[in-house]
Amino acid sequence: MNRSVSKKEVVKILEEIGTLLELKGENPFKSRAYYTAAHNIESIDEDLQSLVDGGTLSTIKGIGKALNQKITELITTGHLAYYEELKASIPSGLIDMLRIQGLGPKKIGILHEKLNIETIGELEYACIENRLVELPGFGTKTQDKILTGIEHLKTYSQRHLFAYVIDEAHYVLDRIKEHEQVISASLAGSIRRCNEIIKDIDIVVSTKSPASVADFLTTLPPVDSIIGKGDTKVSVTLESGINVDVRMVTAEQFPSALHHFTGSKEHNIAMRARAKAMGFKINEYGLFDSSGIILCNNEDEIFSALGLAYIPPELRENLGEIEAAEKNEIPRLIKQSDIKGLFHVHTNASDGSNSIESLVRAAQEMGMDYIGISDHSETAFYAGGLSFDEVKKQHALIDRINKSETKFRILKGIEAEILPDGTLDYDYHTLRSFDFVIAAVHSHFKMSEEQMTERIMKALDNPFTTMLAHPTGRLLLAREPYAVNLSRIIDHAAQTGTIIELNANPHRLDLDWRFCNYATKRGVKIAVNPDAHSIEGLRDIYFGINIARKGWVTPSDCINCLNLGEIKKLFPLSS
DNA sequence: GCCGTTTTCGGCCCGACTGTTTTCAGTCG
Repeated sequence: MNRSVSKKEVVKILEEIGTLLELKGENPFKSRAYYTAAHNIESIDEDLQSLVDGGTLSTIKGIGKALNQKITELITTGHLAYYEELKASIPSGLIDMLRIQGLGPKKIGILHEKLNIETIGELEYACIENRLVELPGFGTKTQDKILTGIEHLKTYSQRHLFAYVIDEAHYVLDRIKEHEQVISASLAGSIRRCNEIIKDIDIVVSTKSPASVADFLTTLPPVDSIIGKGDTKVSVTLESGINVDVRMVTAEQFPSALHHFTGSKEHNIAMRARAKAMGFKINEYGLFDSSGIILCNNEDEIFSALGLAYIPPELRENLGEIEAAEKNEIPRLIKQSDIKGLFHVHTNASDGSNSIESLVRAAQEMGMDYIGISDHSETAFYAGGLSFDEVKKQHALIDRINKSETKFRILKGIEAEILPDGTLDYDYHTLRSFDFVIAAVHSHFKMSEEQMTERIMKALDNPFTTMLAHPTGRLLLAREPYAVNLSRIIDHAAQTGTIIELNANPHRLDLDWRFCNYATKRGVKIAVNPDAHSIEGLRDIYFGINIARKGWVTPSDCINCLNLGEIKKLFPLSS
């Protein structure tokens, strides 16, 4: 019985094979080959099935004979014997142990071999019984560190939403900048790249006195404990449970260190390979040729020395940015000041907490030219969805306010439910009374991928549907996306001319940035929508813009960058 | 396991920190 295997599943299985090989103590380059292949597959647009059918799988970089055969087996049969055998040969608890800080595959291997430990629980017990200290390569400190690591794992999930970390990151950064021995300092790592999920806060500092900066940092008020402290690196845990890694370098090293610690890892590997091919060497201390260091005053000059245009941090994922920079084709990414209006705003008529009037004032203060109000529709009874009469009432109110505004405009919208059969939950006459309709899935999440995809595609076929809300329904760190074939949805949206929302709520950030480029390349327009339920929520647009930038979105891809006149053409206004 | 404008074999990014050792292996980013 064959089962269709998605690209995402293939990527996950290849990554897991890489991890399992590490635990087995295999050649590390072999496991890396699996990671590389997974990453490269993730970044291609093509459908794996068609590559298998066409026999062109090996055109993907990093896929040779063996991986070609394995992926083909996985795609055609739905199973991979090699993976099943590998998985069966290693207790799953060993994989969990990799999450313990300071514990890697080698030590886990020893623990399994010598003490027969197979789960984190057994490991914790063995630590308490003091049984680790005698193992080769282990000692009291390692045992303590593992115990602390287990404790830490229990307390904190180790993953944080960008939105929950960014303010604290800036707080720590600002305190560091105030230190008199600090020349310059910047955020780095995934937080500088604006990833939606952050593991820790990376900061790079240039100073003539690393020791005094290190001492200062470890005594900062939000610091709870010190993980490590050396000449160039300090790691601490804040009271909130977030780890902060601070790297200290000289002023000359700062640009290279900033680039290096901003990553991503994949971007750095590709940059090093490029440098090497051009006869340079690049590391966190600088750019070097055979005669020594080449001084660079900033990241711009590093890229320039390697024949590249500047690459914004958000794009540094080795997903084509280096190739684009080589051809001077890095797009002019969208930014906060390009945004002229906001859609997807809830009022106190449904589940929002503010009135239309106060939301309008807040939007005006943000410099917006228009706001698209969209409360929940009738079927969303849990959220106070609007009946037809309530819709009429709201529209009368909007007309009244619009009359008194000369330069600002409220658009009449609705977040309409996509029912399980793909229809929207208002009749023709109600739907036609809106300027725009955001179609959304809020129920029956457990459908099969095929059914959910058909359901959403049918909603896109509805002539009144102007936008598709949060395409996967995911809640970051809380709820998995529902099963849906996003490529098909995007392809279909390209045909129907439907706008796709990039929901800017920091818990959603859905459309995922990894699909933005796929959508815009097909001409699908993106709406960065705050999905605000309060005045405060309007500012979530900031998180959406970050993610849009990661997804290579330019002002011309995004309808929020249209001025009021252009919006009137896009949505012929009902009044 | 992949790859090739020095290579079809021998590389594969590389440096800091820690804790174990007594010169280095494991882990991390």
